[in-house]
Amino acid sequence: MGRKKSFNTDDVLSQIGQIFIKKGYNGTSLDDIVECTGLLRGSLYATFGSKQGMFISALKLSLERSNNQLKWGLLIVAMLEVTSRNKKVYDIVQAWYVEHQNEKIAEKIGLELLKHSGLIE
Amino acid sequence: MGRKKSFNTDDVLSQIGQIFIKKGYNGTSLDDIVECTGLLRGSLYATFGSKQGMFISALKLSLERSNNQLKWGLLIVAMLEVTSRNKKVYDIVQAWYVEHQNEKIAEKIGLELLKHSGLIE
DNA sequence: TATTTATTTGACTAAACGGTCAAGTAAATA
DNA sequence: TATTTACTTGACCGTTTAGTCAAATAAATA
Repeated sequence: MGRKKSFNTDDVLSQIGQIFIKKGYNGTSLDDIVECTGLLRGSLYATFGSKQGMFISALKLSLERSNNQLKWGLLIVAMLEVTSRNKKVYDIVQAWYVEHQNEKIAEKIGLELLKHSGLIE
Repeated sequence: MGRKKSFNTDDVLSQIGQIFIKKGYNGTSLDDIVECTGLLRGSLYATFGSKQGMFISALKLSLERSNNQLKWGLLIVAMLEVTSRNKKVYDIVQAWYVEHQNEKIAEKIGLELLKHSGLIE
């Protein structure tokens, strides 16, 4: 009952993830998110609660889906800007790290950051 | 001739570098820099010109000095938040990268980001 | 069809943002 | 000592920030 959502949450989270990767967590404004999703602030806050909620939802989805493009981008943004200030994000990233510790994870992270910076590829 | 600076520029840049590492580039406000250096906005702007100027000066000094603690922290902040929006910073980081390409630099960067995030050490 | 319930809309807010500048102060020169 | 020059001070500015909310709208139920 009640009105139906006019958007697909997963598609929106993909757009939100992309803008967080492009501009960083603190570098992304609500206006940026409004612009890239086409939704208005009220809908975004009704769905995700806060900017941190938007980041957490995008990060979780990218890890569940193993969407590599979003996953690596959001992980390095989280590690640099969010992890140290948000326990929930720290726990998510830590759980992921524990699960992937055995692989050459440090080198992979470094390569992703080099890509992100535009220094390689 | 004229009044002398009341502070040591290199010491101040070390303090500025530390706050940029702790809070990230976009996460660091001018008030943060005022607080951590003990200087006022006017002195900071008279010396460094802009927030970007403060970051560039701190980054350059850390690379010249090979101050590892600052160097790695500022490099990863630069790569994630600044490089893609500031040509000057991109060029500085690129010059550093070209010079260190032969070492296992990706792994080193990854380890530094893992440290920064609090996941290791 | 009337009622209920959930979503959408966008104007609004208080706080924080990067940056400016005229006035005040101190050091060096003449 | 008087003058010049550079640095310091902090109030101030317009803009942007994350977040709110009452009214409007649409879908489902009764």
